[in-house]
Order: sequence, then structure tokens, then C-alpha cells
Amino acid sequence: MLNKNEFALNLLEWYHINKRDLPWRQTNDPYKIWLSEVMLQQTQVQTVIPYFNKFIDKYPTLDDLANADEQEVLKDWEGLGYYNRIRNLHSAVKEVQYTYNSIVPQKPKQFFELKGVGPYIGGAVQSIAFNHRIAAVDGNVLRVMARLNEDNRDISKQSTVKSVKSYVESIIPLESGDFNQALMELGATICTPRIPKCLSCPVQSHCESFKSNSVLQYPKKKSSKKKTELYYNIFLILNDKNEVYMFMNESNLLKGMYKFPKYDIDTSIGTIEEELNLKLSQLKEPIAEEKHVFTHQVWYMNVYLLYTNSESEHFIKIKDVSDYPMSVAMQKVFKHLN
DNA sequence: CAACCGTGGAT
DNA sequence: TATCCAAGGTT
Repeated sequence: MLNKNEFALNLLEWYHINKRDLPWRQTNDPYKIWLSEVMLQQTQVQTVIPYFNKFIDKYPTLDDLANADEQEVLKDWEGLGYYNRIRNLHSAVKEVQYTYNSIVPQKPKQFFELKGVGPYIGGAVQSIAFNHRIAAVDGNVLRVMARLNEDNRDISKQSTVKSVKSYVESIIPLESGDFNQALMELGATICTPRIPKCLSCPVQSHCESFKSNSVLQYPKKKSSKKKTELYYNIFLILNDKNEVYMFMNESNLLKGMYKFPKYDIDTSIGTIEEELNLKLSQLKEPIAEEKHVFTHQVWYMNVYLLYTNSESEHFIKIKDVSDYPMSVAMQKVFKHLN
């Protein structure tokens, strides 16, 4: 059983000496802390840093972000992935603007009700910005706690996360924000997934799995399922005005991002002409093949070049394409026009 | 609740 | 190349 007071003391002492100097640790602004937590969702620190700096430079206050055009914000998020994160955050800061006079709610209940604020981000922001004693349980914390207690439960189950959250809140000290960050920092730098640095660990003496030499057996997690493989034809349709056919994606995957016409490989040109209301040139061999891997899908894309004299509101000047938010998958397609 | 939702880096 | 992982949330 964990000696709570001694554990927290050891961990916090280590953290205060060893914490990394990250951009979002140079501010007490709840908005900026919130932004960083949203960016850090399932995304590595090194990836987030340049995006965070760009956003803070361009949208220094909550009102700057709230007043911004959604498509421009999406464009600035381009390449970071999980695009609903920024769509939800944009919506949430607008909510804060008109409901809370542009002040990030200090009442946990109010903050947790905002779009895109779940158990982790809610706990992180409320503890770091306002010192509320709420846990912030991410993948790092799940791994650290599983190893400390030789916890055999599956960390991919929501019930486990909920239970660990309660456990952390039973040991969380008054310095709640630092404690939450210290647990994550420990997981990110010492108690790492593959080669943990147990000999440098400040809480080694509290660790059950270290005592029994079973650290690498934790955390328990069910293996991920196989990705669905999908085969598509992507069409770069050009007219005689240096324009290409492009439109906003409405489906859940990559919602709000622009795309080129994308069809299952067995879809006939006639069907496509009918759906797009265009008269198209004869189909020739694909000019390229591309593969793109998502969390749960793999796209194998054949890239085709087509021409038309038909008119449509969906034609965009090729030189202006880069002004529109586009997924990496579609960027891989578009690069073959250059 | 299990499935969905991006991307890049490490091994 | 295949798999896992990374400061998770929504449905």
C-alpha cells in the first residue's frame, strides 16, 4: 500500500528540480493552459510546441480565438490531426465569451460542460490554472499507477480510468496542479513504456512492480484491432482556367477539411459525372498511388487526372489551394499537380 | 461501452 | 514493414 504523503513529497521534490521548460509552463493564463491541453491530447510534446507558439502568437487572448474565422483556425491546425479538437475548442471559447464574459470558468462544473472538455482536460486545467484538487489521468498516469500498484486491470477500459482517477484524488496534495504534472512528467521521462529508467526513479521505493521485477508487464492493455483497408480513386479535375475541383468534407472523418472527389475504386466515371454534374474527359492511367494511415483505417489511393469544360462553384485556383485546410492524405494527392 | 477520430516518431 | 505510442473526447 502506497505511503501517500511520502510518495507525494518525493515526487514533487523530483519534479521541481527536473521539470522540462515547456512553453505552456511559462504562463498562468487559463486560456493558454487550456489550449495546450487540447493540443497535447494524444499528441507528443515535440509536435505540439511549434503549433502552440503559432497559436499564442496569432491568438494571444481567448477573444482573439473566439473572434477568428473557423476555417482559418482549422487551417492553422492543419497537420496536427484530430480536427474536431479545434472545432470543439473554438466553439467552447465562443461559449465562454458570451456566457462567462470571456473568463474561463473557475467552477469545475461549468468548465466540464464545455465542448471538448473531458475528464482529463477538465482536471488538468482546473488543477494547473486554479489549483482545484482534481486528478488529470492520461496515458502516463495510467502506466505509472499500474506499475506502482501492480494493477492488473485493463487500462483501455473506461471503468479502469475512472477508478484510477478516484485513487489519484485520494492521494492528491494541495499542490494539485504540480502533482498532476509531476505524475505525467514522470511517465514521459522516467516511467516510459519500453525502457523505463527505474534506477533514476524518485519513487522507486514505492513501486510494487519494481520490487518484484515485473515493471515491463504493466500496464495491462488489450491489443489494438486491425485497421480497415480501403481502396479509393481520387480525381484531380482541372478546367482551362488553372482551377481544380475541391470542396469541404462533411463526413465525420476529417470534417471541415477540404478534399478532392474520392470514390470507391469500382465507381464508374458516369456515376461521378452525374454526382458532380460535370462532363469529364476520358479516364487514363493513374498518375500516382498514395497510402495514408489513420487511427483505424488505411487508405490506398489511386490518383487520376481529369479535365472538364463544365462550370462549377467548386473550382478553386490552383495557386489558392494552400489557403484551404487540407488533410495530410489530400496533401499527398495534391502534390502530384506540381 | 466499444468504436470512432489524425498524424508523426520510435523501435 | 508492422506495431505501438503520444498530456483523450464523443457517440
